[in-house]
Amino acid sequence: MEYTVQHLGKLAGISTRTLRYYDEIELLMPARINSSGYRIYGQHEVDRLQQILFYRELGIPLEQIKDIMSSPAYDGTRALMNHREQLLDKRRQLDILIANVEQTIASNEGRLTMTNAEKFEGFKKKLIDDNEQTYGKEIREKYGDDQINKSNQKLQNMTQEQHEEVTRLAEEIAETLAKAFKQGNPASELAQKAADLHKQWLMFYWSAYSKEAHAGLAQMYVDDERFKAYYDVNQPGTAEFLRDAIHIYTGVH
Amino acid sequence: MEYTVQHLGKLAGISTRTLRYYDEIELLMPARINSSGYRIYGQHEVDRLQQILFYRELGIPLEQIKDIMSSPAYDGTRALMNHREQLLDKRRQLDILIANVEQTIASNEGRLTMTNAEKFEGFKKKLIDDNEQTYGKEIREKYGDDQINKSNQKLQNMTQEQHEEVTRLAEEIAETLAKAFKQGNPASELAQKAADLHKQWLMFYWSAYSKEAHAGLAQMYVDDERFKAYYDVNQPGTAEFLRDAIHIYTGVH
DNA sequence: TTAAGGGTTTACGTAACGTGAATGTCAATA
DNA sequence: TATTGACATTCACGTTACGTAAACCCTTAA
Repeated sequence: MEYTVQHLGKLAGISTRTLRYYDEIELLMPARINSSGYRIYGQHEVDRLQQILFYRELGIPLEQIKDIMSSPAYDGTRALMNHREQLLDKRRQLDILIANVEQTIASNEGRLTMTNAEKFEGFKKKLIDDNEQTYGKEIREKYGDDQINKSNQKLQNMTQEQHEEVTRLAEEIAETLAKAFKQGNPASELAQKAADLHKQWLMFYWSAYSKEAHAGLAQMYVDDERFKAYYDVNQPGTAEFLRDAIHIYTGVH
Repeated sequence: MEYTVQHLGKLAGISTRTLRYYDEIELLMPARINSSGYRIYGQHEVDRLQQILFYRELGIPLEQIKDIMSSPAYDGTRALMNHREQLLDKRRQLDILIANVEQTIASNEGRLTMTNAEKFEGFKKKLIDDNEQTYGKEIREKYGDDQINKSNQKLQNMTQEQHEEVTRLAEEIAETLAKAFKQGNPASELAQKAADLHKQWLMFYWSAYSKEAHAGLAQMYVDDERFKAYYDVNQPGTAEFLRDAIHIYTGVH
């Protein structure tokens, strides 16, 4: 596949100016220039652009992105796992901000009072993050693994194997569910397998299992925005689909 | 309370330069200038700054923020509810990006293949959002209420009263929990009241109640990042505190 | 009185493009 | 064949939201 500026721009959702600018600063150069002087991009450039946009999304300056990606130590997959961590951080920060907004609304309505410090809660966190991003770059490059470990330690009131198992289960659920969803039938064998895996996953958290509670939780997945967003990420409607599958699985409606 | 540039900057996590700039563009002017020419900010300015930062977080240009806030139709609380919606949008978009990163990692490992279009999934959404933000501003100003309604319709497989009740309960839980947390004792009357409210809240989602399931869910609140983030927003440790309170309440450990 | 640590204005620098202007190329059509 | 419209190109200046430095003033503790 070969792309002109316009094609690649459309594909990635950016302007042609941006592509020319990235060429100018030597962040992303076309694979070749054709006889009329047009920029022609290939598969390699498409992949590189994706990575660049990931970094950009994190607010990293283009100059730094260039450094990072041209470093001999650059490891695409590890970098992506780093992205993932940082995106999760961002989401946590967003959650704080959302809570702050909600508190502010409540405070406006006189239902509670906030101190001035509390009013800026979510914003400051971001400051700290940004600082860390600016100054702690090399540190993170080096100790990235440690950080991931630290983050996962939250779950270490489980044993190591339990944690591995529960993570694996969660992945398997997601996979199975996605396949089943494409078939479209919550009563299908695959969908019922997903429901069963979900039960197994639950058993790590619940000391006792009841069909009613399981079915109720499935309904909650649809009603509660936090869950719905999580399950609907890839295909909207997945939360409902999982609920239906579980309702069939448990026989409770 | 009166603040100099430095004080307010520290409070809000922004630079003094930023405050002077906001004064220059007449976005946020000090309450008064003292005899030495210093900028002095008061409570009103603190609140206004908070609102400005909310908007800024959404990527709205300062010039537009000025317009919005100086509009005679400007309603602080309604604006905040709009913020909230947009932050939730942002979080959904983040979730898509995170899913994209995870897919890309999987694709790198050869576990699945992605089309070039899929590689830019999360980014494009943002483009659309940004467009909407730029061009759909007045529309949103006018139809903001509708939008909020639409979002709430997700929950309308409940009846109207049920929905009101469940929302009220969730708020009461948050309030009670916050107070109880400050006292520090999960066995206290207040903490037990929070646990009881939580049970009532659950009953809207579960068709059957069991102490074990309730206690298990409480543990999940600690183990699952999504929940932990939600409950720990105001004070870290709240998720654990709620778990302990529910464990005492149910008598299950 | 002197130094430290605040405050002030003025003014130029920067990042990541947006937005023309002037011009060349290509495919389809009058 | 000539023209038109939608592409492409290279300058080059404009913009936003500040950072940063220079030159200077005010207050307080040593």
